[in-house]
Amino acid sequence: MNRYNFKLVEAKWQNYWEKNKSFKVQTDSSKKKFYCLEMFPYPSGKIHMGHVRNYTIGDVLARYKSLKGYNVLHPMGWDSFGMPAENAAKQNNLDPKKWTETNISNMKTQLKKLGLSIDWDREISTCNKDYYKHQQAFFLELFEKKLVYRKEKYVNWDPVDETVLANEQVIDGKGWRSGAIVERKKLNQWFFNISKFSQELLDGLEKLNAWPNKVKTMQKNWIGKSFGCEIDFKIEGELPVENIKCFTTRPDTLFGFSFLALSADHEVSKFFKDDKNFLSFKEECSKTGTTEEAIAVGEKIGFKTNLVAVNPLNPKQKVPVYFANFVLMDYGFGAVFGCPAHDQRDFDFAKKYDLEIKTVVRPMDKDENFKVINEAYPGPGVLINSEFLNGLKAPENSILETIKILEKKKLGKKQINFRLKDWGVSRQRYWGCPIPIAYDENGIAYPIPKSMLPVELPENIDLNVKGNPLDKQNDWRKVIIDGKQLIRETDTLDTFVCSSWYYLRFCSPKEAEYGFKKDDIDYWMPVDQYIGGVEHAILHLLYSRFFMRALSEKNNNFNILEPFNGLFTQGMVCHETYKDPDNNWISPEEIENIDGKKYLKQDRSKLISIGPSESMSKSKKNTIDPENIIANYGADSARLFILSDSPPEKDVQWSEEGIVSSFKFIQKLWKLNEKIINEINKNHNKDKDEEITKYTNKYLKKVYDNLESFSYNKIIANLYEMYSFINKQIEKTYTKHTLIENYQKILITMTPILPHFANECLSMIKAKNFKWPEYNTSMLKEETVNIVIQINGKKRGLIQTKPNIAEEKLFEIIKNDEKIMKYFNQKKIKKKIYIKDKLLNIII
RNA sequence: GGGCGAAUGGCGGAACUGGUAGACGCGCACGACUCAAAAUCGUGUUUCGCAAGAAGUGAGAGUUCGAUUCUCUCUUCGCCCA
Repeated sequence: MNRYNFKLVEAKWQNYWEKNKSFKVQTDSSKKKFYCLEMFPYPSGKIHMGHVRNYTIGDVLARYKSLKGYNVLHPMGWDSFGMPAENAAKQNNLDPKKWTETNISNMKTQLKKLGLSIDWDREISTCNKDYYKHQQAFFLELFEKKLVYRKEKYVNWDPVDETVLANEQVIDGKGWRSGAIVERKKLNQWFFNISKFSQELLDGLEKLNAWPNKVKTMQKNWIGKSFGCEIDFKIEGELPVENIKCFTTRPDTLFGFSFLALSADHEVSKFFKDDKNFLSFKEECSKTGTTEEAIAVGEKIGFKTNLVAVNPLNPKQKVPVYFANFVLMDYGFGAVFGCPAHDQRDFDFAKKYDLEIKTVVRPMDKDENFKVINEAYPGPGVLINSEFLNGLKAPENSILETIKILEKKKLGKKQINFRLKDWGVSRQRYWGCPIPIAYDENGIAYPIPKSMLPVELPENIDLNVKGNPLDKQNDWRKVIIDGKQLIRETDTLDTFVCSSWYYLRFCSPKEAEYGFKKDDIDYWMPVDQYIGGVEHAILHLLYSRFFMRALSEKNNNFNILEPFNGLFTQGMVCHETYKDPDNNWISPEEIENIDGKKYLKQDRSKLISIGPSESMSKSKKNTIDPENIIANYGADSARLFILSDSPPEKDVQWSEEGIVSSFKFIQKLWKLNEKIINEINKNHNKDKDEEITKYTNKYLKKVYDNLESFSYNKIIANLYEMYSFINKQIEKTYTKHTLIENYQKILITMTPILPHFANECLSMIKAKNFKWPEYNTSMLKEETVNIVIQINGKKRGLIQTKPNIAEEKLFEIIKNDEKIMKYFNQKKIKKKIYIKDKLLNIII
């Protein structure tokens, strides 16, 4: 008996697929299509287990759909612009382009070893000018549609990386990559007008039935639609300020008004631009950072003006106007009215500056004497101390009622506010897509004519400079357009722009004139199944959804609003963490098992302590290199194990035992294969034909159901069960034909998971041009059923009978069953519940 | 602080719309083969109990003939947002 040689077999099939271009597809409207897409990787240099999991899940689906007769588009590419290349290039004095290309080539080799059914002819890389040329054209298209604009804005500035950070790149007030304390800085930036589509992006979620609710909720929260009121406060004082507009979601608490707070950037601040105290206050504010989190956590500070604001519902009440660090110019109108009793930030502020705290909402279970003392009460209740608003239920009735009153008096109006802000796409970095814009001496922006695209990134330049290296490229910066000497924009585009449309490019990867061809898009889009990590649940997916809308706007040729019809978010790959006695992280490769305990390989006197299983990360040294795994156990073993232990949407724990047992299982399947081939060559009679055919049918149904519901872990369980059944039954007698037919069907179901192994076995039984085996419903009927007998809801017996037995008849059988009868104890039967073919519950 | 989700043997996890809890795998134990070991194969494995039996799906209640599944309260953990 030969051991299964995965190295030979896997190489054989990978060569075969490559030579025959087995996965090459073309637009063909006569065939039904399936677009299966996994999030494309950043070319860091090596694939990691997360990639193995992501692409295995996608490959199972792609291969399955293909067997089902679909024309399957399953492409792969590279998200190849971005900071790591620039940083690596700086450190090692390399060219980012070369670094990236080497990485891509390495990772491509690794991915091919996984046996993925990818159409490599469609490979794209976002840092190629063939790709970013079209992106620049899109930028100009959006520019024409007025969906791109430039404005000066405060940004999160990372002083170490010398770059602008998005809010989500600021963690605890520090840069996500550098860890430097983030500063505020005013810069001219390009923005995509995503907020124009806030409502549409929100409404669109409703129709995405094949998206996880979790992701939809996250997007909904991110868009953050809030309903409230715009109030125009009358201002009195010595400055020429008559009114200040505020947005609030709680106009009903207006009687609790005790101060008006403005952002330090509010236009009123212009009257204080020579006030030293104000300027030092403003400086303090800039240290707080712009994230909502920093503001919530940080100390609330204010600067009192000599203005007072009039309460629109109670003109006798006049309250001081402050500048405050917790008010952002981005939100509402950069002004909020303070109601300390019912908002914690306002409460903190009022305490600090000794302002009135007037309770205007009482909780349901408290009376009218309820008073806010130690902390704000933001919860629901009933309005009190609010004159004509008293007794209204807050917030349901009171908000609408207050808005009505304000509108009637022309003091305010109903308003909807979104949290979603426009997408700042400028990055002060070299390794990105150049923004196709140039400026004249007055700073007026001119689009680069389409005929002059692409604006190519200059190569072989000095990266070891502070700030953006492109700023130093004087020759490159100069450009003449229509005879005019202009200077190029040196910022590059956020890499999220590259990934916002790559799925379109896969449909027409070679198209030169435009980013894609209409025929291709009409056929392939939308993506039927998108698969990737949940970490992209908000930004990447929201930006892609925006990009589709932006391209579709004012475009008769193109009208796809939702790029991803189905979304699946897979869980992470985890591994136990190890530490030596000195508390250093130890990698799994440095460990040896002795008598069930783990020791350091190099020094066996050192016992290793085992920590919890956590997401694989270099810092905790709990990573496993897929390349080693494939070399030692084969791609099929890796695929089998990564699918077997957990449902794909949950985290999976990688373990040595796990991969070994997957490897062993493939060896067992190989032995079974040899046995079956032996049996096929014998002449048998048909004693057990029906049995094996029925079994196969049941198995096919299970696998089908599990494939359709992404329960890939259960398919592996089905496989194990199948193995033990067939292995036990194989020496019984079947006709040759029946055995081959059933075995072939079983092997086909294995091809999505174990493509090399299963195709090898199929070729050994000379199977050709096979399709996904459908099960036969009529063969699923059972000859006998087990009926549970319960007494008072407790299981007391199990009776095997023919299906469809009448209750009376079943009861006759029970009467002869002593084991069950002893529970009756002469008691009278009160009630019987009979569920056909399943259960009889007797109540006594 | 808010939102979403989860909790089942020693471990990862099954259980279709409420109907035999623990499929399948890992681990462990015992056995076979072997001079021995590895590999392989077989048997067993929720807990307590010799057994009959009883208890049992994070805790507590509720609905039901019957709850891992539905409802409420709580605890813990995870993710996201603040």
